[in-house]
Amino acid sequence: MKVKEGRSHRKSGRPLSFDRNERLRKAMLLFWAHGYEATSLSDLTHEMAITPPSLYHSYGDKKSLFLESLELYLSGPETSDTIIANAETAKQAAFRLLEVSAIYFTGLDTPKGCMLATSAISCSQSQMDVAKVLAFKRLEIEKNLKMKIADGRRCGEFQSEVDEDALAGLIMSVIQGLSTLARDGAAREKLLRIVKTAMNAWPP
Amino acid sequence: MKVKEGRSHRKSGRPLSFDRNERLRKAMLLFWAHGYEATSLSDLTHEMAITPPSLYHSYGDKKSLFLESLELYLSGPETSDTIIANAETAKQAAFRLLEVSAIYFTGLDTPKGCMLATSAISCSQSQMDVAKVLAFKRLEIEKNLKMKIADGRRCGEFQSEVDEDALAGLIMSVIQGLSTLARDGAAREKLLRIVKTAMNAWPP
DNA sequence: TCGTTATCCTAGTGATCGATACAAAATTCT
DNA sequence: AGAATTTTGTATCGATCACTAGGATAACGA
Repeated sequence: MKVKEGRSHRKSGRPLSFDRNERLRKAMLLFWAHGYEATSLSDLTHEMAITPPSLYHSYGDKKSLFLESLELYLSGPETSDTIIANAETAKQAAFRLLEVSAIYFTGLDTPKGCMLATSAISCSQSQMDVAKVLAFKRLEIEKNLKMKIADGRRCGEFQSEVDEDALAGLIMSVIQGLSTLARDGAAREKLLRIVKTAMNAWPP
Repeated sequence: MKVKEGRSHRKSGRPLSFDRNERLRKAMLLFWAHGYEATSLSDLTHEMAITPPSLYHSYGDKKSLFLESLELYLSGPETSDTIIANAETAKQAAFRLLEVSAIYFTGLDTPKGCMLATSAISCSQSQMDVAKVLAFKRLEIEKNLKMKIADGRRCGEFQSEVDEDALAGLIMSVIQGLSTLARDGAAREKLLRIVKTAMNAWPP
């Protein structure tokens, strides 16, 4: 049985002259730095060192290239899903999410901040569908964290009553906020101190 | 002695056919909803119901119209400066900042979220100067809050040692995060519960 | 070697971007 | 009234936007 690899059937014909994944990463870095709408095709083709027809043939249009870049970003060094799933307690899940965010948002050879938070937080009416995709991804993370907190509550993780909704929302808020602070130039060390301070809000 | 009123010297000539401040507010609402770059001149002239030459004559170019809209936004129902200055304690200042944000970001007849946080968080290289203005305004608020915390520490507001930098950064992070949650559809009541939860991180 | 298939680059498409030249219209000053 | 001043709408500017038609080029299988 043949298995499709990406978009290319690769039965015969002229082979791709570039590494598709490597150039996708370059696109991701541009979208990460400047957002969806502010990154032009001319920016992309210049940075990826391919011509517009090659880009369209290999990745589809600008929107699908962005969405694929987003998947690459979200697969990151660690996904939020695995962080939450592997954590022993809800508190550990929250702490790890914050910690990994603080580190991921202040990488030395990547743009500052969070691509999921910044790349289409405001956009024109015509591109609202892209913004909705990002919003959905954010809400999914929040939902997962909320369920982890509910699990923890059932397992006796908390001494007192807990507002799962507000607690998950707070962690998400801090994550989004860390992204902006990172954009504004805050150092990784500062973000990690903020994370530590934020965890003081966690109920006993 | 004559005093200039805005941009118009009003000595003679044809008078303005529209209310400059009222139309400025319409521009602000557009920038608030869609951000600086994603709001086009055609969007602006259509919503403000004036022609491009009138816009340029009354407000200057797009950038200066945005900056004036931003000032109108920041003057809001209450400025962060007055909130911080009028608070009796640093803790009250932080709580009020969060509370006012939660309410301001979920207005019924305004766009969701924070214009300062969303209108140019990611932009093209050519418009980076506008993004810098917003970053500067955000950092100013953080600086003011940090000084308020330092004042509180000197006045014996805290029982233990306090990381002013991290504490001010945390409050700012939550504010920026609330903006994104509001954009994603969170209700005001939820944001207020998040605020309450966040304040649990405040040191005794 | 030759046909098939796939990718390559050149050179554009129409649409929209922010911004303006120009002169008619509307007001005040003399 | 007539000159001076300011705002008006029409009609457009060059630049850039996302995108693509069309043919040359380079690999494959037979």
